Order: sequence, then C-alpha cells, then structure tokens
Amino acid sequence: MATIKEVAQLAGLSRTTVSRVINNHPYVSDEKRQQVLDAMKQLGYVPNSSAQRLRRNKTETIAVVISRIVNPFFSGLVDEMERVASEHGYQLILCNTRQSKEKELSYLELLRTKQVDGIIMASMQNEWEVIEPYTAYGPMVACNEYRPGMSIPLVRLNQEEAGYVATKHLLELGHRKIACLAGNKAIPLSEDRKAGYLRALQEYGIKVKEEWTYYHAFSIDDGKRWFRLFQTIETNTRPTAVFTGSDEVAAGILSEAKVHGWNIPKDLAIVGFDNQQIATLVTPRLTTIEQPISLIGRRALEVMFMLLDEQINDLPPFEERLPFRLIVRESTVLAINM
Amino acid sequence: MATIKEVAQLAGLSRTTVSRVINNHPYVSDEKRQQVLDAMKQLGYVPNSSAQRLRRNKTETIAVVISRIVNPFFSGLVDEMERVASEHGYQLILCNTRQSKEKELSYLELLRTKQVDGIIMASMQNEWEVIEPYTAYGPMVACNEYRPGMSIPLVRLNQEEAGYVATKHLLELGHRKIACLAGNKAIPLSEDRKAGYLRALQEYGIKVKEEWTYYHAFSIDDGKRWFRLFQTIETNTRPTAVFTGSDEVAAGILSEAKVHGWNIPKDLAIVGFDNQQIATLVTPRLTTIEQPISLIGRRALEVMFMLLDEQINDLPPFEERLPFRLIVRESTVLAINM
DNA sequence: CTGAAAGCGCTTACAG
DNA sequence: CTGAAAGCGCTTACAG
Repeated sequence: MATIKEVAQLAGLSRTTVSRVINNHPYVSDEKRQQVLDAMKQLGYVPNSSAQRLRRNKTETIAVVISRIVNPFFSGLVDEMERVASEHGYQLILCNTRQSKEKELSYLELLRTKQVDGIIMASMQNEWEVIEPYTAYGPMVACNEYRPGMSIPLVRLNQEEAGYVATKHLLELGHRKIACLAGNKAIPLSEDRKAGYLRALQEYGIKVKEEWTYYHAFSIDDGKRWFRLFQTIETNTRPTAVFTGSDEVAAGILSEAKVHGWNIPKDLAIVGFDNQQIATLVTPRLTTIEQPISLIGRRALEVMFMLLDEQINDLPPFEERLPFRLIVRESTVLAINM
Repeated sequence: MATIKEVAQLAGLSRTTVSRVINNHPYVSDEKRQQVLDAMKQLGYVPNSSAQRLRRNKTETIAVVISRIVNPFFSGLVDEMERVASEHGYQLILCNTRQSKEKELSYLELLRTKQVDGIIMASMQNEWEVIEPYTAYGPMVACNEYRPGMSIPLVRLNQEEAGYVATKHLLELGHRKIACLAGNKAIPLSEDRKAGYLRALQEYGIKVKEEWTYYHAFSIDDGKRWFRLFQTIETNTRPTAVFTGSDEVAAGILSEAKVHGWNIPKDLAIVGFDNQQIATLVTPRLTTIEQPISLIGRRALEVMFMLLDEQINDLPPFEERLPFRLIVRESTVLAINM
C-alpha cells in the first residue's frame, strides 16, 4: 500500500501539499495539484482511514442499536438509515442486541472507544441510568423508544394517539370487551400505547379490566401462544377484539385462530401495528397502524448529523413526533373493497 | 478522554508497561499490573481504537455486502453474521447496495482504505472483473452468490439440486407444464436453479418451452405482476404449476390469484424458496425450499476468520455446499396435516 | 520484568 | 502558494 510519503516523493513535493490535495484545500497551485493527482493515480494511492481517523478524531461511522434485525420494522429502519448515512459519506455499524443488556453495553462502548462518532438508540435494553453516562462521549439520538428523564433528542411517533385511534376504531365497530397486547412492561413505548387504549375505553365509559392487558408479545409465536391461552377464557367474559403491538403478533393470532376454525373478524377482531408486508398477505388482511418507518429513520439520522455538525445555532428539536395512520382492512371489518 | 500517557503518569510507570497491561502481555509484575489497572479505572481510561488500528494495521471490522436488508433472507443472514462476528470481538459494517453497482464499488473501497479487515460478498452487482482487483487488499468470501472464474472461497447451497428437487416434486404430483420464475438473467445462482429445473423436466422426457421461464422476479409486487401476465395466457397452454425463486414472489402470486378467485393449488400449484415466515402465514401455506440461512451466515464468517488468522496451514475450503430441504405444504398439495 | 525511542500514516498550525 | 516539524495515541523491537 502506497503512503502519502511515497506520493510526495514521486510528485517531488511535500507531504503537506499532498495532504492539501487529498482534502481539497484551496491554496494549491493547479500545476502542483496535477502533479500530486498523477502520482496518486500512478501508485493507486488511497489515504489510510485509520490514520485519518486518529488525526481528525472522527470516524465517519455511526452505530445504530436495534433489538433484532429480522424484525421488519427494524430492517426497514436500518435500510433507510443506511441510505441517509451513505448520502453523507458515513458508514453504519449494525448493533443487533438481541435484547441482551450486555450486548447493548458493549455497543455503547464503541462511542467511548471512539470507534463511532455517534450512536442511535432505536432500542434500549438497559435502564436510562446505565445508558446516560455514555452521552458524555458523543452524540446520542433516541429513535422511537425512550425513557423518562431522558436528556437526548428523540424522534418518534405519538404512540399514545396510535393506541387511542386503534382502540377507538374497535369501539366504533361496537366492541366493548377489547384486549391489549403490549410489549415490555414499564417501557414507555408500550405504556403509551396502553394509555391511548385506556383513554379510548374511558371515553366510552367502559370499566377496564386489568386482565385484558397482556405483556411480552413480540413475535408470531407469541401471537399463537396468546391465542391458545385466550381460547381457554370463558366465552361470555372473553374479549371480542384485540389490539396488538405488532403485525407479527397479529398474524400469529390470526394463523392460530384459523387453525382452530375461528372466523375472523366475526369471532375476534384483530388490529396489528406497523403495516408490514405480511399485513396484506394474510387472509383476512390486517387492520393496522402504519408507521412512517423511512421517515423515522431519516429524521433520526438528520438530527444526528445536526449534532455532529455542532452548528449549535440550529439546535435539533428535543422531541419530534411523526405522523401515523390507521389502515382499515378485513381483520376488523368485513367486506372492504380490495 | 484519558490517554495512555496520563495513565502512565498516574501509575508512575512507562507507557510501554501500560500498553502491556492493555494487551495482556505476560511479562508484567503483578504489583505494577495492579497499579496500572487502578490508574486506568480511576481515569476511566479506555484505549483509543483509531490509534490501535493504525498501529496494529487491523480494524476488527468486517463488511458484509448485501442487496437489500429488508429481504428476510438477508436480514436473517446478517443477524447470524452479527452474532458470530461479535463472538470474535468483531464489528459488522452493513453494506446495503440496493442493487447499485456504484454503491457496491464504494463499499469495496472500504477494503482498500483499510476500514475493514475483510469483506463478505453475499450479493454481487458488478462483474467479477470489476470486483476481482479488490481481492488484493484483503480477504474476500463469497456467500451464496458467485461468478464463473471466481477465485475466492464460496459458501453456498446447491442451487441446482434445489431447483431439481422442487421441480421433481411438481412432476411427481402430475404437473407437466411448469413455469420457472428466476431472478437475474445470467447470474449463476438463478441459472443453477433453472438448470435443476431443466434437468428434472428432461428426466421426465418433457420438451421444455423457453417461454415458461421468466426473469427478474424478486418481490411480492413482481409476483402479483407476473400473475396478471400469466392470466392472459390461453387456458390450455398455460402452465399448471410454478417454481419461484423466493417466498415473496410466491406470496405475491398467491395473493393476486386469490383476488381473482383462483383455487390454489388446484388451478395453480406454487413452490416458493427460502421458507420465510410468510410461507406459513399465507393461506394456503407455501411449499418451499428451506435454506439453512443461519448456517450459511455462520460458515461464511468462520471461513473469513480462517483467512484472517492466516494460519494458512488449514486453508479454508474453496467451495462449501450446505444442505437444504424441500418442505411440502398446501400450495402444492391439498389436505396436508397441519 | 521494565522503559526510552521510533514509528504507524496522516493533518495542521506556523513560518515563510 | 508551499514545506519542515510537531503530534494524534498507540505498539513494538531493542536494550538493559
């Protein structure tokens, strides 16, 4: 591998001048610039980025922490983030925690060891007290998830409102016993959705039963499992509709319900979340909440770049709420036109 | 940020000794080692990785090139790769080319600029002649995809056999007019599957019609589009079964076929590829080829680490073929027990 | 077992 | 517009 020194020698100039050409520094005569470019070409020279990183004290790399890449919500998010990052000449390091607190911590260390310039938290496994100290080592942006007392910019949608709209949709269809499948207990994201769910029920003067809420539902299998449990509830106390935290869970419920000969939505109306591809592939298709995944990803990175630019004059917004919408399909309403 | 110099000062020792402690070098007395550790702790010291990278001339980072992360095949692959990489203390850089030749090239540059130690090609957009020169800059492993004349280790499954087994399954069910939806034309992966498809047909003495093969089918929408085209073919010349290159395509065909009131598999038998989650969520469920995605991802990284270890005594295999299996479901056969 | 010194490949004041 | 020199934070022969 050729180094800057060899280029300088071949061009008959100093390393300083070569460096200036590399970095498009203005004060270089056209003639010498050309000599340098020729020498670089001849040697197939390319700057060593480890050296540049050390000198410039920046890596042009951003870490993005997610819980699992195989979840279409996260892969969609990462897809868009990668696009925005590369537009800015940045790399993305994939931090797939698989919901492990330890892995998350090891990825946070990337910021401390200067392996990345900033870190985007699209998932948080640890308590905020554990994560907070790392904010001292570089910019951190929260994406979708958050924690009370958090002191970093947050890009997300209004989960409470989404829970409200989804539940209200079921109420308007006449349902009065509605179950809520939330994600992690005590996580704001889940609690917000539940709060919206509760608000809608209260608006209709319905006395909420705590046993209508279930936690820890994430995957297709969780959905299937939940349905089997649900089936054991006595018929006349059993909810007639369910609001889930993900299309995967909804699809699992649907799939298992069909196996047991249930008629969806007649016997059980189901609302998903995310408007993933599977939402339109299953039969009946899923009513769901569409999140603007690309927009969330893009905004999170744009906020990160604002922080990185340290043009602190235009400080990024502390919290940004993106729009969402309810998409009504046959898992809640019969005979929708396709 | 504390540096090694500050740690040395606080510990009253040389930077050399501190470095030895960092790198677990044996010849350090327990007493001094403890002094160093104390100083490091007190200062919250952590080595600057840019400096380590420059000195050691390695980055402990691997690039993985894929065409799109939202494809469950790739996200599954990356998920496992990330796991194996982090087991070895390596980071993964996500190179999502979105099928752009230019983006692929810019990611190959990572190897040349020493931003990664090695690169895994799980997708190839450029011709091999374009990619080949980069092998001079560090180890490269091909994963699933390949090109004729390629001179790097390859981890993949036997696509030709998979195409054969899938087609034979349809033949055994009595189908004689079978369509083949391939991916990119002139790409070995697609051509291999097609070769297997042809071999099975020939074995049954069937005269193959070239118009039964279609190219460029990747997504759900491609599947839907294909079905609409397919529908326009005259009834008695129309294939009665189709072998597709992905479950997404198969799901698209299925979805559109149902919209048009077709009975699957009676009117059209469908075979997918990959055994993705959607394969069991759609109705009828998809007959498909299960690829050992995790195994492919793991092996590709293990081969990469062998190359990186430069224990050239145990040279990695030039080509490794992993097993697959056909999973029969209701998109080809009625009344399978669930 | 320990340390002074050189050097990895760059960039950047500073001086001219 | 150009260059000599210092320095980013480490590691590693080399000498003791």
